[in-house]
Amino acid sequence: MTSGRVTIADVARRAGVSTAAVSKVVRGAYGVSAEMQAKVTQAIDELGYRPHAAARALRGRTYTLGVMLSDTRNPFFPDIIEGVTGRLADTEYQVLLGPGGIEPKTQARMTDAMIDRSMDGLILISPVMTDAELAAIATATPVVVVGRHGGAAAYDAVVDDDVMGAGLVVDHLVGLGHTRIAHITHLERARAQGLPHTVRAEGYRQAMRAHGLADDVLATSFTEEGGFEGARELLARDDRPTAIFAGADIAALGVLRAADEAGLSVPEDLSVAGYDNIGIASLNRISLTSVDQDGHVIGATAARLLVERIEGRTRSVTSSVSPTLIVRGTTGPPRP
Amino acid sequence: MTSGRVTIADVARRAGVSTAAVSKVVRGAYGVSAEMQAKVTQAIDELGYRPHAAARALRGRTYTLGVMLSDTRNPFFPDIIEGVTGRLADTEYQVLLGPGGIEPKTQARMTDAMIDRSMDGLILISPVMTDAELAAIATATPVVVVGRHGGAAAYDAVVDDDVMGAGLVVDHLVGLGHTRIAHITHLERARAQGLPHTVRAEGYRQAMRAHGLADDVLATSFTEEGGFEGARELLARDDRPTAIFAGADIAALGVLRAADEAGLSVPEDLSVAGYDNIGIASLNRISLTSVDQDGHVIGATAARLLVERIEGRTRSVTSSVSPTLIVRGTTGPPRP
DNA sequence: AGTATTATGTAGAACGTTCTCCATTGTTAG
DNA sequence: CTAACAATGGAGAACGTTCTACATAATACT
Repeated sequence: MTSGRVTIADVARRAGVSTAAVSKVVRGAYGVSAEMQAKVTQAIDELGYRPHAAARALRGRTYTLGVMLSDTRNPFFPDIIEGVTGRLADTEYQVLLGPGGIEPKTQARMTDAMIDRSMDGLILISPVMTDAELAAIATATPVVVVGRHGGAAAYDAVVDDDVMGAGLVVDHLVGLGHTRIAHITHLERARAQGLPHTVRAEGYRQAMRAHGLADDVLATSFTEEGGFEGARELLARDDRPTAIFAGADIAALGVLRAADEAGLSVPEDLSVAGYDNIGIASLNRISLTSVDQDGHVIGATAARLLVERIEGRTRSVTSSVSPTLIVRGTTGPPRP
Repeated sequence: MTSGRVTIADVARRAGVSTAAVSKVVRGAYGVSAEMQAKVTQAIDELGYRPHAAARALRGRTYTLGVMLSDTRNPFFPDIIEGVTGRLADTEYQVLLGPGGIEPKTQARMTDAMIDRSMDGLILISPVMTDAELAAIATATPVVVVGRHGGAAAYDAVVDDDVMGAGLVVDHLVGLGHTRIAHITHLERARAQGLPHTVRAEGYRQAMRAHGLADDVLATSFTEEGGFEGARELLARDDRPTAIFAGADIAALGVLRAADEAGLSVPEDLSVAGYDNIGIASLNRISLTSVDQDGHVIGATAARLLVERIEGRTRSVTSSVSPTLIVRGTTGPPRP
């Protein structure tokens, strides 16, 4: 009474049954008569009982799924999260997000913390860690990795088909008549493999080769500033590219600024394309051609796979989501 | 061994002491010799022991703080979250975010879930619920409310001084020579009181009155579409305003689109100002004059207040953060 | 009618911590 | 030299669930 918390024992007393019986009803377990069901449900309603997650955790499930966010600022996380929560809305599961930061160390600390809080499963979004670390986490709890290609032995994965996405952009630009198409990518981090930027760059190279064109990749970073610096360097060249494909929209915004400052009009003097189709890409003042990943589908798929795994699937699954190209105002035919 | 989890008993066995002693060392409690300290610490390191949060929760603290997000899509949450996590980085506390959604019902479900998971305290960001509901939550666990003015009996509050912020905008516009300044606000929700948009609108009215000007408030919603619709209506009038102050940047973006579509140049034909200073406001193609809230400070303050309360403060505190005006390219003198 | 089977309810032992007593030392005061 | 006290370590009872075993009651099968 002092603690204020209603426990299963209170319910049992009220209904005149054992705590074990109440537990059965709460869990919807086998071996409960209709009468028992009614009595207990009534007592639960009257007292406003809610199971104590920590106590549950000590025995079995905690009905909590964790989503580790590698960068809270990434503008297309909200879609993924909405996809995850939407999919789980009718279930008993609750979703909690863990801000993991950009550093491998803080991400590791966060995943540890989530495991320590005995979450039933984890969705890791673009985690920056070695395959060994990932595998270690996957032995401790069910895991679905989002946005990382390759090695999915112990865990499931949901990836955007970044090779295809990059190909869509290149095909589109070539179709418009461009031949000098540069790509801005993110500086490789030593520890992580199969991250989207690598795969996008590779997809770009493949597509250029397929069209018999020379590739031109510049590595800066996926920030506004990174896009700006990269574009400035590219635009200073003698035979400057007529189109720049940035591996992320945020970098494409920097490219647009560089074009504006150089007095180049878009898309007449320079076509620009991005990747991710973040919300602002559709603003009329930006109107950025971009590759859309459908975060909803990605999030919903990740949630589905995770629940499947929690409920017993052992075979590992990788789901690839096809992106689409959204053509807007920043791409057009090159000046003749 | 089968579960893989290292428990306090394993550590105790390894160090040749009791579990109670290990617990003392882990918690840094009183009554531990230097020798004991060393033995146990070594055993912990060797075994890689980490305390099990759920088990802790059953007795005392869980060292978890929850942040309920009312809208994941709100672009200035990342700053607040960074402020919170930054402040807590050197402590034992972990931060988990709960996507509460926009609906009062889902928000209530999320806060309940956080309480059930026995978090040590909660930060609620712009919660949409009645004062009674808030008070109920505050009796169950320490609470800090962010972005809601008024009634802070049982909990602490961190607010942006929205009256001041609105005043800054009006003063700036009047200083440029504007007299017909309209304000776009969010449609009032019945259940919640003291939400920022209400206070901003009130601050706008006060400031206009102080300058001897007639106010002109239009209520749509804080979305791009809401800003667009509102501006279209305002711009269709005979004596259309020369400046529009939107209560949120996201709505200001819609205002810009309406201006573009109406063939009005900004700021010559129409000045536009927003509120929140979201990241894209600084993009050269947007360059939106806006009020900056310094989410870092807000988040850090909220974290500090929450920890203080958890550690014993009972007197309730409200902290008001002063905003600053960031003047950019969307505001200028009206055409004579 | 007697036995096998199924359905329903309960006891009680975990789960991994924390924390309040106690018990044992060693130290200081008188 | 004894009494009082501080310092240290340990026993064991919580905390609120789940779940295995078991007891009982009801039903089905010879």
